[in-house]
Amino acid sequence: MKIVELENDIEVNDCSEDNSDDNVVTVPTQKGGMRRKHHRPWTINEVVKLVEGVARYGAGRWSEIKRLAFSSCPYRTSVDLKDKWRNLLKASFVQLPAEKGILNSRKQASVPIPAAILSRVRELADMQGQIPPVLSACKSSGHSSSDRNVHEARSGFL
DNA sequence: GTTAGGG
DNA sequence: CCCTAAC
Repeated sequence: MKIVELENDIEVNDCSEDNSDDNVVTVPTQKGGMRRKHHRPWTINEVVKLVEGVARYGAGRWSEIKRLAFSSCPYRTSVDLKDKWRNLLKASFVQLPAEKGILNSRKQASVPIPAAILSRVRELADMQGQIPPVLSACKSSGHSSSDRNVHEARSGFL
């Protein structure tokens, strides 16, 4: 038997794993302007760093996160970080309560954001107060068990 | 330049 | 991702 374990390196690089090639396609719009379309698919590593940065400094401090976690990334400005964070929030609110019996065709396309990351995002959003008042009201009166997430792996920030 | 919101 | 507005 051959024990050939595939070292699925999930982007072991930091953020410089991105190709140095600039994927910029200039498409002229009808309104009067050249729209520069970049194509920079956020990888898991990027998402993790973003979440870690928010967990360390807080949501809204994209400038600091960009200076520390994304210091080697000339692109990815404050706008990009905020955009990704919003996208993560949406995914963490619709993919967390599911993940049980959805259509799983054996394999996803290169893993679209693991639930592990989404769990961190949801907890962070709860801390930073980015949870919408909706969806949280799914409790039926009569549950004295204060079941809190067990993700409290923080030494104690804030 | 950054944050925040919308397309 | 890109653009706009306000700070």
